[in-house]
Amino acid sequence: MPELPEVETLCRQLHAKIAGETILAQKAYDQKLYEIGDVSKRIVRRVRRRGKTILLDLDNGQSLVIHLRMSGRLFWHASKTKLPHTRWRLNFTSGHADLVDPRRFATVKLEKTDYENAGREVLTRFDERAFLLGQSKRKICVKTLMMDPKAIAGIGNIYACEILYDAGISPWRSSSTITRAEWKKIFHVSRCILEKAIEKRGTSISDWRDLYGHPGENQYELQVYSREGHICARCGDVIQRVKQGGRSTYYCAGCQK
DNA sequence: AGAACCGCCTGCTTGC
DNA sequence: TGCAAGCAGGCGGTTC
Repeated sequence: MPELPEVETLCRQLHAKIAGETILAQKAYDQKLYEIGDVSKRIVRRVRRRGKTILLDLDNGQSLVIHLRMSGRLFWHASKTKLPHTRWRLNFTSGHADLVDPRRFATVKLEKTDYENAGREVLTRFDERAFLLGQSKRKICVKTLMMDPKAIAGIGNIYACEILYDAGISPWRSSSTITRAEWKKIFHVSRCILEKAIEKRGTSISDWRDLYGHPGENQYELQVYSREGHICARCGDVIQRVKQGGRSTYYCAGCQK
C-alpha cells in the first residue's frame, strides 16, 4: 500500500509530467467518483504531497485532492491503454493519468484548500515541540501513535515497523513511557528511513508501482517488515509477526526493548 | 476526552 | 479441484 515515500515518488513524477499543463477533461468510471466537479481547461500549477495525500493545485485556487488509501495507484499512459479497475481518468494533451484501484477505497475531491498538515510533516517543518506536548503522552502503543495521521502524517504499517526496529524500541511500549531522547531518536530515524525509501522510489512488497509502472527498490532494504521467521541482522533473534490493533506488526523481541 | 472499534471494499490466501 | 471463509489495512466516523 502506498505510504509517504510511494506517494512522494508519484508526486514528483506527476509534477514533472503535468505541471503547467492544461486539463482537457476528467472522467469517472466508478459511481463513487461521479460528483467531483468540473476541472476542464484548468492548468495544473504544481503537484505536492501532504502526508499520504496528493494535491494537484489548479490555477483557480482549487486543488484536486487524491488519496490512494489501500490499493490505489496512479499510472500515466500516452496511448489508449486502460487497465482493469481503472476508476478515474485525467486527460491532458500528452496523455492521461489513471487512478487504478481494485478495492475502491481511494478518494478524489475538488476543494479550495491550503491543506498544510501544520507541523505534522515529519520530513519538513515537523513541530517536535507540539508533538511532545500534545501527543507523546497518549496512552496508546508507540506504533499506533506513529501511524495516527493526527500525530504524524504519512507513516503507515511498513515504515512504522522499520523505524521502531531501527530505533531499537518495542512496538508494545506505551507512548507515555518513551523518553524525550527516544522520541528524538524516532524522529531522526524516521527521516533517514523515509528519505532512503524515497531515493529507492518506494517499497514494492506486493504490487506498488510508480507512475510508469516500474517497481521501487526499497523492499531490499527492509529489516523486519514481511520477514517473519527470518533472523535479525542485529542480534540473531527471530523476527516475529504479531497482531496489534488488528494489524500485523513485525519486530525483533531480542533488540527492541 | 480519549481510546477502541467499525465500515468501507475486493483480490488473494488458506483450509476443508 | 472447488468453494467459502479469512485476511489485508488507512482513516473517518461511531461507540464505549
